[in-house]
Amino acid sequence: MGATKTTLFTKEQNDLALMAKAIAHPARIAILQHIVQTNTCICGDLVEELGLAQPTISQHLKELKNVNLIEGIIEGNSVCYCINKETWAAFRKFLNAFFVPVKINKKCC
Amino acid sequence: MGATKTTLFTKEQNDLALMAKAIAHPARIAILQHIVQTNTCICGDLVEELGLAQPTISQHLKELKNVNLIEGIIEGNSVCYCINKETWAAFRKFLNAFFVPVKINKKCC
DNA sequence: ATTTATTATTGTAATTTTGCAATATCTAAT
DNA sequence: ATTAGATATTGCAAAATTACAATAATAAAT
Repeated sequence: MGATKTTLFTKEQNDLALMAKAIAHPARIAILQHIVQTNTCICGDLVEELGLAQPTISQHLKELKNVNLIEGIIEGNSVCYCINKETWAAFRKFLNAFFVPVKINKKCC
Repeated sequence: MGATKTTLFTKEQNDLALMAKAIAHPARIAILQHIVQTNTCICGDLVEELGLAQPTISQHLKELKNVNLIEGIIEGNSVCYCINKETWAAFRKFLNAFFVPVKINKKCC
């Protein structure tokens, strides 16, 4: 007990849950917004922007990398992150498909 | 340590993270899909549909109720759940707005 | 009033997540 | 080679999440 029983669900359901989990933290939302806004990528100014410690930011970046939402490129002695447009678009697509407008529904049963 | 530092972020960022967290579990994805598909609501057949114990389902339903994604109406000695269309549409809107297509971006920096 | 059926709550254990200090790694510059 | 600047990794503590057995609560039927 304590671990999600992924075997009970379809790949689609597990994947969607993982997508949601990737952005289920305000720091990761803020990081993504920052990268999107500053068209040109960033690096360590995230540590100053958000008020979190460097290892914490690094960990959140890692999680975003793990789901391929961002990519990091070494630039001198710092690292430059950018959005992976394909994954970004895929997230949009799948989440949008999930929240397809509900039709018939006259207040239950 | 262990608790999200919500005070560092804007209301929008925290709200978006909460929306994502609400669907960041395959069981809750499955529950929502089931309610949407069976236009007429459900009740305890979720326990059979998914392979989770009744208290576990009840707990997931509670979380979905907490963010107003679903509503429950007492029907005899069972409970009938349905989608809250307003919240559903709001989730769609905000997530869609977040994942707005990324423009300029020629592979980093 | 009792029984039956269904859902909610409580309590608990395992796991995961969050956050950071300390440290390691890596690159550029001296 | 050493140093300086920046990011990643490790290890740990606190908190949150997931899952369920046991139990309570609630409503219908007998």
